[in-house]
Amino acid sequence: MNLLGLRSHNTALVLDLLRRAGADGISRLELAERTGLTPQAVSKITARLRERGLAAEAGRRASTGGKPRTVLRLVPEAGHSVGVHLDRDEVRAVLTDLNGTVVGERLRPLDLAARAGAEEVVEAVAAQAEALVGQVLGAESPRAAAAASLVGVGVALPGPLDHRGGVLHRVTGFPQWDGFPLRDALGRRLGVPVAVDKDTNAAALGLALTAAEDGAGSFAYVHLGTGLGAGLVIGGAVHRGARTGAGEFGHQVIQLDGPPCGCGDRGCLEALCLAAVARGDVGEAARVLGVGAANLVGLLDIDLVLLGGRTVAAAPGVFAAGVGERVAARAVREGLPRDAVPVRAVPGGARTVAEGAAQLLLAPVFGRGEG
Amino acid sequence: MNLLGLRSHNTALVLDLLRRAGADGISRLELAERTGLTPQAVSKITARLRERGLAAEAGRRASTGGKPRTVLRLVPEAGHSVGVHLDRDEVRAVLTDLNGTVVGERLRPLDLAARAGAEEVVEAVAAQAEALVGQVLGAESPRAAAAASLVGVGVALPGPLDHRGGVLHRVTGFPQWDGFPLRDALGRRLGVPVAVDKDTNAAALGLALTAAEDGAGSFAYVHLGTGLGAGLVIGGAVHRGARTGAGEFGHQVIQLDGPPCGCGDRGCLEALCLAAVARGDVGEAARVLGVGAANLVGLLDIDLVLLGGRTVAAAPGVFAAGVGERVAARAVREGLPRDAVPVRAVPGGARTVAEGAAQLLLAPVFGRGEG
DNA sequence: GCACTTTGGCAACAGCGTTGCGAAAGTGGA
DNA sequence: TCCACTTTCGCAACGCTGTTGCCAAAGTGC
Repeated sequence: MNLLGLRSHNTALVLDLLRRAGADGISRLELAERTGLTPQAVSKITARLRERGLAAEAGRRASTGGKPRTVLRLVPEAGHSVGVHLDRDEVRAVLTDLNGTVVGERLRPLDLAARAGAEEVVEAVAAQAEALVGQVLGAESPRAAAAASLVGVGVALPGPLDHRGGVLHRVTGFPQWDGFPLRDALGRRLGVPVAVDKDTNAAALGLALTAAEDGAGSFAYVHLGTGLGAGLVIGGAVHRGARTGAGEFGHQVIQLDGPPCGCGDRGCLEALCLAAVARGDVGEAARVLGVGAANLVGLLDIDLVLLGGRTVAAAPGVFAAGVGERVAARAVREGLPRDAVPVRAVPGGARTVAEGAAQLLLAPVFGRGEG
Repeated sequence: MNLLGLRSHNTALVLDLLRRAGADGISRLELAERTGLTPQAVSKITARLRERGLAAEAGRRASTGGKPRTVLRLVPEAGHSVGVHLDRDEVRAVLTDLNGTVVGERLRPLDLAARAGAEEVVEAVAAQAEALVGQVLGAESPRAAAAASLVGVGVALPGPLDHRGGVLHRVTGFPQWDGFPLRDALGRRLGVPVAVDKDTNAAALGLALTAAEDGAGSFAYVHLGTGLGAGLVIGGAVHRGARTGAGEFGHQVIQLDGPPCGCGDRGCLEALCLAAVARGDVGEAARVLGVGAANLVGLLDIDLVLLGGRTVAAAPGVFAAGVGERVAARAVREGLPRDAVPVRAVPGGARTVAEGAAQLLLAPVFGRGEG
């Protein structure tokens, strides 16, 4: 780490506090206390941010006996990011500002299974992003928009894939994509930075920066839709593991020598859970999911469990209660209060993953993730 | 982060590379390449380290056409650390140098269950540490030794406890310790920095800095003795979770509605595994353990699984093979080579935890952990 | 109106890593 | 044996970081 690194580290620290303060804003002195820097250093940093248009003064606090504190606020329109959710039957693209607030959206059906070439998908995603940028930002190309305020494009899709290299592996159902360098191909086509990640990781990242804000540095996002997966956030950053394979929650074995699963193993959580759903026994599905969630909570000692996905959205109360019961029981056995690890269904909905994908590019700006 | 923080960060980076180079040493230019700093910055940093006695020049490399590179080496004797393993029936204390090499050891039986007061245990540990320091370093008290080279004292014991605050909770079998501030009490008594952690975490930390050195940034240490637990190392640092509860591996449920466990739940890994051991069916114990390990590998996408503890030490081959089989099968299902995640039994033995406890104080010096 | 408190910018400063340059210490060919 | 060349590595000057000392600005309360 050199001086440039130190500078961008501290700048990101300040930006993150500004972002979390939201519309309320935050004063310079409070920034100094929270970052551990001196007020003078904060003044210098915020002066640079104001010059770049990323921050602005926004009113004053009430005086406490002296000069009142000036409130600083993040200028959300100073930066934008595109998030693309590549789902099995549709492509959803959103444009967000620096706060992660969606300011534009496009949805088009796309039967990925019917399409052979990865290049065609690249083209479809690129066209989607270009249209969105043109429509909302009024720029003709992402390249032109980048000069203004576009930070980049994030793409989320079902795994497995390599986040670091931006290369797809044997994406379930699309063996022809194995080894395709999506990040570089799309980056060349659009001329802006591109990041690629698993759908569950993107969703977890999005939630880490919004829903799970308060106090929860570590949580798990459990996604139950046509499949079962999880995104893990540890210490504010997404944990992806050595091969972006972390969060393989669906094939956790919770019944020794249980019923066979499509993966080749037996007693997998996904198989048990989906079978219960198919039977219409949502309560049992929630109970089974709760066992897996309790295992996860115990292993990682996380603060919060968030549930999402189409199947959960169909009966959020049942799942939150069923899973919550198992997690609470575990907490009690450990000598903790019942509500030590809350379990909640995510209200969001179909847009959760796309919003998180946009955050793939925004997170590094605020010092979250590998940026 | 301020300039002082930057300085100690880079110093720790250099120290860590020196430590990992071991007796071979490492040249200034190589340090510059590995840290990303300029050669000149490395020269300044190493000059300070040499002045403090932490590093020394040790010979030269062969010339490649110009002035040969000067090899630098960590001076292990420049610092020492005491590691204490508070086991159910004995207290083991070791004194290590900066490399983590054991240079002194003391073992005394101590029936913790028979002793009522936590203060008595503090006194026993303190006496043990003082004797060890006097014996090896020739100092009359840790306070005097600290002035010379003693970094501090690390204590490892079965959980649950709070690592951050150094406070014990309901340590299994010793309810009278609940809420006892071991770190502060021992710190006052000895006059040197003290760290407290779970035995499995300490062992994992020790292995992270020695055995698992090469390439493995993330691994799990699974400990099977009278109980079953795990220590998780993620990105080179021990993952403890919000309440130092991470690594609760023994009560992962892997058999839905299985046999009851002492914890109050059913189908826990520990219950199944210990029952198999009690029956003499080591193969089955290894298979069951393998299911849990494979779950863990899938969830966190780690690089390596290490097995330890008395029960494993009794049949290391059987356990390594049995667990390895399940982990390899999972790797193959994921499309990875069979040996993508190696499983090994730790050769160490009874001293593993005590050595790791000593590293609790050394790790921050090398930028590992919260230091 | 005045004393006091608190905020926050200007200027000088110490200390970080970086750059420019030269001495030291080798190799290899004449 | 000498000399050109390569490579290492420290000294000095430098740019930039966050810090400190100081003071103007902007409030409150008597």
